Amino acid sequence: MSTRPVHYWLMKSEPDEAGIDHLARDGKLGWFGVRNYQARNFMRDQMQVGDVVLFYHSSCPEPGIAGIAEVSSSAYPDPTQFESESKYFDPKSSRENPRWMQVDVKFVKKTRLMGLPEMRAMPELADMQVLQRGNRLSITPVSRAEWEAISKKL
DNA sequence: GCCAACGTTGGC
DNA sequence: GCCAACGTTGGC
Repeated sequence: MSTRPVHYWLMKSEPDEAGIDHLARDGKLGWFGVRNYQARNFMRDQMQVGDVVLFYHSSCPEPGIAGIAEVSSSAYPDPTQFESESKYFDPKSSRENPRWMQVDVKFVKKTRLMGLPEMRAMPELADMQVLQRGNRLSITPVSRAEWEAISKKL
């Protein structure tokens, strides 16, 4: 039995950019492009290798949970912040003092799509952060109870 | 395409 | 440090 605490996360990705099928094909994905301090801090300060990730499709016809992934690296500087031709370029960041971090995530499995309306209808998820009004964070913590309620139905 | 909600920026 | 203006997210 592991003594390492495992955290659960929900991470949003646009399926046009990187959906669960991309991850299934490649096995692994660098989670670059996060440009929000709260989301960065979650990756930098709280994520650990082995943490469980609910892979969520956003900005698409059917938003919802589409699969499971696992954190496979600790946080390291996101290289796209230094690439002047990248849309994620940040002129205020430097290699000496990088502003943005990423983690790597590996494929665990594809699930049926648990859509947003279904999630909203589950009483166990009433307090889930991603479902709160006005939420825009691309990375949010998921409680163990929320994880259990969701995984039971996937 | 609309728009609510939120984060960031920059003038003062 | 305040806050208006602006940009972005993301569901619909």
